[in-house]
Amino acid sequence: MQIAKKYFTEGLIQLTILLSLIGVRVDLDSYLSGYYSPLIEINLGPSSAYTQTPFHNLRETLDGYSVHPKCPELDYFFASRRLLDEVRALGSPRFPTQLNAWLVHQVSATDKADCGHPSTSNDSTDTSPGLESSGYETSDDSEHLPSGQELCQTTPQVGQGPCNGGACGFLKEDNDAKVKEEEEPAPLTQLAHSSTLEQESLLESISTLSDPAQLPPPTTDVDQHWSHLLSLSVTDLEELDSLVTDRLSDINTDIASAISQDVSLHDAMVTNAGAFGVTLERADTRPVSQQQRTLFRLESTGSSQSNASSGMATGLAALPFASVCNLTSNVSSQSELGDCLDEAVFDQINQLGLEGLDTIDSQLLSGLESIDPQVLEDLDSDSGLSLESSSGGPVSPGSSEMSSSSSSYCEDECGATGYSSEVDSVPPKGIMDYTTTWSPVDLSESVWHDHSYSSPAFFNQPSVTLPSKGIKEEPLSDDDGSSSLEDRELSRDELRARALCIPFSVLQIVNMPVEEFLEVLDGHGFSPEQVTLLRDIRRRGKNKLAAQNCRKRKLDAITGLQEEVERLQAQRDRLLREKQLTAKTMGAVGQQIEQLTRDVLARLRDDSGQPLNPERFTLQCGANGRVVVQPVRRPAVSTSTSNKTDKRKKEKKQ
DNA sequence: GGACTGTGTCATTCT
DNA sequence: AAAGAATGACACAGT
Repeated sequence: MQIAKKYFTEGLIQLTILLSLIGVRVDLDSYLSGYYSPLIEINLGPSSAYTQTPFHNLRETLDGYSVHPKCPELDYFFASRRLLDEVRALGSPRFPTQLNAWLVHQVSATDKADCGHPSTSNDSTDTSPGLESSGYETSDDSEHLPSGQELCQTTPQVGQGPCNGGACGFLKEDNDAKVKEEEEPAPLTQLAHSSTLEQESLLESISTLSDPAQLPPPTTDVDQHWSHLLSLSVTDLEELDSLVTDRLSDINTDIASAISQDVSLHDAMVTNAGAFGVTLERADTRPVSQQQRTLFRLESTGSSQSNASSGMATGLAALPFASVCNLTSNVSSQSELGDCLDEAVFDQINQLGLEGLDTIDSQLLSGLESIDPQVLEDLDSDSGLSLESSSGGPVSPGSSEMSSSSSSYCEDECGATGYSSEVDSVPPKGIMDYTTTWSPVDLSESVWHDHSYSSPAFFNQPSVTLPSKGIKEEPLSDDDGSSSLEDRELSRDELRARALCIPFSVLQIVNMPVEEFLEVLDGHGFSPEQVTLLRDIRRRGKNKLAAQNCRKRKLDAITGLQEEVERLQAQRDRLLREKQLTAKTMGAVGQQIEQLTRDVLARLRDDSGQPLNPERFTLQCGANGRVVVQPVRRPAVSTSTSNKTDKRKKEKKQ
């Protein structure tokens, strides 16, 4: 259900973006709550490399999902809002005033019922002017346009000629528009979703209409031009009107249908649209459908892929590459999937690498059986906290086995001989050349790869002479070449542990369970100084892991933000292009309307038989697509209106 | 020699 | 209350 909600929300955002392009603002903040499920992405994301513990301390919740407050995936949630703000900041294209008037009118069902005129022909001459005029007088337009009502009674009908005085307005082909509405249930949706291709086609059709060369003589069939234009634009705009009002009121329930009509998204969406509902219902039981849905969402949004990139990586990792490619139908999606695949493949490679390390460890185990214990003692004396190559991660599965492995330590006074049963490091060179005997230990439980033993010369050095306790606070001396070389390779904590004859390695101290650690502190008769050192070693080791984890998480966050910036920039460019195209389209429509208005008015006659002055009259398209001749509003009226508006604004400011 | 980077450590906060 | 995770800040070493 959350996934479905997530999809709907993305569709809602798209709808809002498109509505914003036509100047309608929709506040989706309430719909964005519970948008993403970052917990899933956290678990699947790259941030889990150094994860030492489960995300049990994910503090904040977002609609039931636990979210770490500093989790980079949380930014996607805010990115959605930021995207909406950016779109709103783009503003709306400024259309001609007449078009704005068309946009705000709404066709109600009752209007359609009341105005269901028996007009069956596109030829306006076949209709009864008187019947139409009466309909105009009682329509909603009459309420909004009282002046038009008066004029309506005296203006002749188009095509009737001057002799038909008393005809009101002219008839628009209601049936034609209705047929188009029935046959094309969502032309407006196509316009509203402002697909580039669709807008281009629309623009081409409009350009064809507006082209004077291709325009038929106005005397022949002006009505057909109007019908063509109105069927093209008025129907669409009326549906847009209804979309703006109805869909916003019922957007929770109708958003699914609105999205399903989004034929401008991608072809792949069409192929998947039929199964969309099915996949939503079976999301929990059909992983393949879930993957398809994820892919579907990726393609439908076209820009939100990074939101689900983490999930995509894991989800698609299980898919054969060919099948993944078959599911994609455009280049952009393939590129996006390629990124996801890269990430998934990279994760698999990492796993293979870790498995390979396991293999190496097993090989090393057999090879180390002949190594001198003294050498191994030196080996384990490193901090050994390098985590990157640990086969089991920072929290090794064998951490609970530390006690058993540590049982072989010698509680001699110096404690240096064989107190460690673990191999802290995999020396990069030379270690396999050792042929000296070495007592077998349980290496499989605690194999630690420490890269600090990088110098082969170290293995040629005699065993370290443990310094006195005072070394804990003494700086490392470079006077003694051999010891200083080794000291540089050893961690300070390891040296301190040796100095205090602590029979545990740093790794053991750090990784053993806290209960076991407390038992060690209590059961071995350590001095207070040793206890303090043990606690410090454990604390520093834990903190070291935490620091590495934190740094990696920070890098992941930076990477995610960079990708988000690139994605948003690309989306911004795309939206700006669509905005420009929409403005261009609407401008062409406005010019065409002006031209047709002039043609119509030139053929209308007033009571005295004189042609109407286009400067004094204009055509207004009311509800149901009816066109009314209306006198041009005086500038003084508009000025007064603007003054009133300004006064209201001033009052509000005060 | 200075800038940059990676790492360890400490202090602090929070769970 | 203790352990530990998370993180900023600092120091240090290496490049």
